[in-house]
Amino acid sequence: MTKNLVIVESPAKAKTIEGFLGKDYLVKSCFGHVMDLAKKDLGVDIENGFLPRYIISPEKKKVVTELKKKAGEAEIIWLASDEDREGEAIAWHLVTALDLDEAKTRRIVFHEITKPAITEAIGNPRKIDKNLVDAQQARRVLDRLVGFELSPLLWKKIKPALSAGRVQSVAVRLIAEREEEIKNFVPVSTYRVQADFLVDDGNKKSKVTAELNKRFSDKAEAIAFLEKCKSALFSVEDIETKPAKKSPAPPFTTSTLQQEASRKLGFSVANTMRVAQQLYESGKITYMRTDSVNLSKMALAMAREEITRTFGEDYVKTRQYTTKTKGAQEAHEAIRPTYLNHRTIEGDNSQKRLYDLIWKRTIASQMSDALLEKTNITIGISNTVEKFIARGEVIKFDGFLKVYMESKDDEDDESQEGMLPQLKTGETLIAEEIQAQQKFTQNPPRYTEASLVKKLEELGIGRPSTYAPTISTIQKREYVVREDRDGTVRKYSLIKLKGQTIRDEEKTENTGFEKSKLFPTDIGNLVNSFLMQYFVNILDYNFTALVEEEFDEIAEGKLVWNKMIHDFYYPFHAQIEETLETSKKVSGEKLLGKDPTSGENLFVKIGRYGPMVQLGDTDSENKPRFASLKKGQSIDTITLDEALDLFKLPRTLGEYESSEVVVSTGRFGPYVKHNSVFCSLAKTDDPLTLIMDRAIELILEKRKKDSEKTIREFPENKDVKLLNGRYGAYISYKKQNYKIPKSKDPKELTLDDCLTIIKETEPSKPGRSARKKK
DNA sequence: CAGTGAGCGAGCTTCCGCTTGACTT
Repeated sequence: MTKNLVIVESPAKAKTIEGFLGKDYLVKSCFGHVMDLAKKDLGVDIENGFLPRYIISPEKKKVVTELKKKAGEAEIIWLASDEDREGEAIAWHLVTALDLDEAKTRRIVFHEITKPAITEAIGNPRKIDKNLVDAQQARRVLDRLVGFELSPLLWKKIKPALSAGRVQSVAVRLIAEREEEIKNFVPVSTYRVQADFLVDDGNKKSKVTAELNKRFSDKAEAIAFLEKCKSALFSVEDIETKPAKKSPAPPFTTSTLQQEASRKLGFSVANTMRVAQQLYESGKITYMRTDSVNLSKMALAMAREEITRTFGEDYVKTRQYTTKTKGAQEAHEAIRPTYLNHRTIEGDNSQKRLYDLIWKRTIASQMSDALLEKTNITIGISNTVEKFIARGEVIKFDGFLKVYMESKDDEDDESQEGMLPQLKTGETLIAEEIQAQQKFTQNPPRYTEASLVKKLEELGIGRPSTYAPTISTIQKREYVVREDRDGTVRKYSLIKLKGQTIRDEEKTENTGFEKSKLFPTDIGNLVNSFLMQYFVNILDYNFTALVEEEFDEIAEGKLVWNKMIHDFYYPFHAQIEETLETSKKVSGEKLLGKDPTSGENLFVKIGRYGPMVQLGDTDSENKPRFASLKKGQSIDTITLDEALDLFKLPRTLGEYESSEVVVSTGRFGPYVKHNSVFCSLAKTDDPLTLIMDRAIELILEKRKKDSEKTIREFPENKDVKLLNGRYGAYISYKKQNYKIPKSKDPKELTLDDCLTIIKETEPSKPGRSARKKK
């Protein structure tokens, strides 16, 4: 029996701490929240002062039972969940769930996982801060009320299984609005003039590229300028040199790690978090879900030592960074290597690369500034007031740049700063070539997963633990897709002056090419415009910030939590009721045109199963025909011809083995049907052009797959089948599936064995896409 | 992931935030 039970949130943390505390302490993990609002109905008793109905989360029952047992055996229980709103609530829930005796319970907090920090925490226990818990309850209940009242409204007004919430709906709004901006963006072109000057300092020739300090709005002006240059003299008017410095970026938080791993390594947000979790669990980095840029004293000392050893004293500059992020709770350190003297690690390629990034960023954050010298050379033109400017930048001391440089989202590839040759004021220069290039303004950039996280963080929306799940939710709901898009070819003019001749060339460039960007879908746009029309207050970019202020007041004891919820809920609920009554069901229906053969109207809209086309009016005598849009098509951009093509299905290809082969498209995409067997088409197949040979190929493939699927059939009872599934063998019986006990070898099972299993075990739950029929 | 293969129907879906496993057909 152990005297002390310490409960922390994460098992990896528990392991580390146990080492510090010695024999009298047993350290266990509760794996985050152990209680939550009941999922049935609202989980909140509105009439009764918004009393939350908490239950032990089903997946935590085992953990709770285990902890309860250990708590019963311990003299003192130390609740060491994180020091933030959620952590305080976890401690409070543990008291309830484990039925803890207050006299035996202590609440402790620490910010670093070091022996002194933990010893100090043990020496300074406190009570659970009920105000902080109330702030969490307000947060939780508000999110539940918003989510569970808005979502059903969408089911009624748009289509089933949609969702809305304080965080996800704003994320979708950002993407939908950005797309709208891009759609409305009209590029404007100007002419940028650059000159290459020849410099001859006696022993070597070099070139200086300078840009004119003015852009011309049209081609005629640009040509007129080049005409002037023909007879102009160029001379150095001014040389300005000034020192500059660059400072390193702060150590990683969850959000900045996701951004840099996306820019530098091309990782998706989810991938970054998966790999970071692996590094954390193997003790290589500190906790990966954090909003803090703080480094522990121990880490600072390790960094100083490592930098001195590797780069020398001059490269050391100890820095403490402060968090500017809205709503940061700073319960953890920044993300850093556990041991800064471990330059590399064992692991797979992703782990190595992410670790390397974290190591460099952490070390760089503790290194000296880079010292630069910036030079601007102004070159005058004898017959006009415009000037050419040449810019140079020389690194005098590299400092942190030796290790790491943060990337930007919008890399401007135009900057060509480097060393400039030695020049003297008054010196005349020869222009080798002057060119005016037509440049177009850029539309605002589409979001990547990581830049969306950055934006959400700036708005104070979402938390480190939810950025990745939020991104995946809005994609799972099909509000947003992440994909590549081809660019378009655009013409531009390039006018060159060389010697005394001006040549006007027409060139082409590729523009608008996108890689792994987020685009709104038809459904995303429809849901967003519906919510913007009726719930602009919830979609307001400041909504979270406003309620967070109130949560803070609750935490300070200045506001009662259910009063705050009361004041929010009633107007919000009235809004729901009103929208329910006044708004029509929306489908985004739009008349695309008429079918030239039948003359019937052709509509596009969002149906129960997503975007679709409809041929014929709904209330006409003949029933209208329907077809789903193909992947990648949008009701926004589909043409009449493309829409008409969709009605060319089903197509009968001919006969194979004396049965019809039909190709069509259904709920799960295009398929080939033969003898009532369905085979999905490959991504590269097009149902409109599919030929018989390929269809037969698909049918045979499917047969092969099916034969591998069946382990065994029983001629005496055709209902019972032994099949091979995703998770191994299982029994299929009358459309129900049954697990095979681990103790049994599936190949050895007899029909009787199977029937026994069927009788004795519950059928496994059907997957989420299984539907009832009839 | 596999399986599925509409078109009123019956009954389901849903939030955000804290943590990792799971033996799921």
